[in-house]
Amino acid sequence: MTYSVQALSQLTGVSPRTLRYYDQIGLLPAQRNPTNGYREYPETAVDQLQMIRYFQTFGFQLTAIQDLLAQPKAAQTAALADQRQRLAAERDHLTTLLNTLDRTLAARNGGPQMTNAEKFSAFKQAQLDQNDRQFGPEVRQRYGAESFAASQQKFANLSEADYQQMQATEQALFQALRTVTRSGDLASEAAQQVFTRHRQWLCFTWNNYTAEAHRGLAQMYAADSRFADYYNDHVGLPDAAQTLVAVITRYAK
Amino acid sequence: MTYSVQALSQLTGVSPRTLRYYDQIGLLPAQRNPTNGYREYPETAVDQLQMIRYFQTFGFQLTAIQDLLAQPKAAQTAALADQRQRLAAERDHLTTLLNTLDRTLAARNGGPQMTNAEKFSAFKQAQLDQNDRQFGPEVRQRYGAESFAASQQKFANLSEADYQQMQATEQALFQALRTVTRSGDLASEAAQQVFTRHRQWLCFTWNNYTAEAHRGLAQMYAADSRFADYYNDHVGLPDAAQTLVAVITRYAK
DNA sequence: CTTGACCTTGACGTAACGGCAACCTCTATA
DNA sequence: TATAGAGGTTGCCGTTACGTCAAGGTCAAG
Repeated sequence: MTYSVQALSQLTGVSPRTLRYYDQIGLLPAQRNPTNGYREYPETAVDQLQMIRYFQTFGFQLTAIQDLLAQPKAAQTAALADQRQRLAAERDHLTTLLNTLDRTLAARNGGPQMTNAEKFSAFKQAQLDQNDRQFGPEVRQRYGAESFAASQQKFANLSEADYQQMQATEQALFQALRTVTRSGDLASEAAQQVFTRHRQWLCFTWNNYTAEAHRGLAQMYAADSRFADYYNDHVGLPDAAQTLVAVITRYAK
Repeated sequence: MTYSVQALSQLTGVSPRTLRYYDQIGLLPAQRNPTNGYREYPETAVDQLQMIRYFQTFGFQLTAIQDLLAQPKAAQTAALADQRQRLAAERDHLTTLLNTLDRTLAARNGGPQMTNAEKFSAFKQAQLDQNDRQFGPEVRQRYGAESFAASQQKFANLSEADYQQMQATEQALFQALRTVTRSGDLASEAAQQVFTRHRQWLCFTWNNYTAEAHRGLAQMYAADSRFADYYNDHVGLPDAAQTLVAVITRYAK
């Protein structure tokens, strides 16, 4: 007994178009009826289809499945274990995405009455979220890929309490920076405060702080106007960012 | 000041090809230098690109992003909340996938010395994994989509202990079925045992058992030779499946 | 003989670009 | 001033795993 395309389709739930496609790419070749050229599938095709769809549920590509089916079971098991890693990584990625999304939504749902805090939080959120694409390549090149990944990871794992503390630290930074920007005294105690708070703030997401990296970050601050806008806005003074860069450059040694 | 394609590319890490594509589809249109036709981006393009990539990290399609950018913030927030649902569903799907993969791997790594148990477990696993594609449409049609989804869900959430119990129940079923198949006595106590064990086994994954559904399943057993092979193999008698169908048909009322 | 169901191949469309080719423009240098 | 090299342009093909026609051949039934 052989199955026609439609018969096999109805038996397995796989569309005729898909069966023709699998035939075409050699994944599930069909025999041909010599008189009319119709495709004919032996009963074994049902099980082969099962295997194909089975591997497909785990996210294998069809070319990979084609190879897998020809391999011994040990190799198949190894490939499954391999795929497990990828799926787990994907899930972890989704989890961190959900975390940042939740924070973003929380900030947005703070509502329009707390526009300042909202802007603040959402912007910082956006900065950090886009940190990778924005400065990822540069930071990776300068300080190594692992440290950057670790930083992102550390941020993703911040608890709500940590996050609140991080915000409080930044507020203290703004306060001190306001004083220094007004006075212009880089040797003052307030200037030391600025440096200390900024380092403290960084260490919420950096896990191996170095003065060199801190100076490098200041360079990046100086080079990108959006950082300047951010600090000038939140401190409320037009030279705040410039002052911050000067302070970091002076104390990070 | 305007940016050339490459300047914007280096500033944002987005490839020139991608920028041209975004221009082409109208997502991030560029102005043109009238003398040479070169693309020119105003500084605001940087922030627009940031927003685009920001939404992209959350899995929005470019067409959706194009719509979103034109909408007020409340609508954007709603869309983000909506996307959260989808991402969460995707993660949950990955989690159940990982669970089944782990079980499959555990069975496969049981090694070749326990070939029988391995075959047993892996096959049942495969049956259940492919349950959806194989009988999903039919079962959904007969018993409703929700009950089928719930069944799949229930299986995915089985603990390791439940799973062991489920296996033990099936072994007991095989034992009783062996007796009944040999004697052929559908009125015997062993036959009652077969029915009870099979119902019990089903209830590991069904959460609203009905006799009608049970009889329907028996019909499906009778119609598909792979079920017959499965039971005949594991009971070790050529008429085991047939006997099982007869028992179910008799007692499920 | 016709009708309708089934089969065939072939071609186009999908999302978001990557990569290449052919050709044009600008700038710096020998 | 000729030229090399960097950077710009458009356009086309390829990617995945099929869905969706379209044009035409085959088969069983009335």
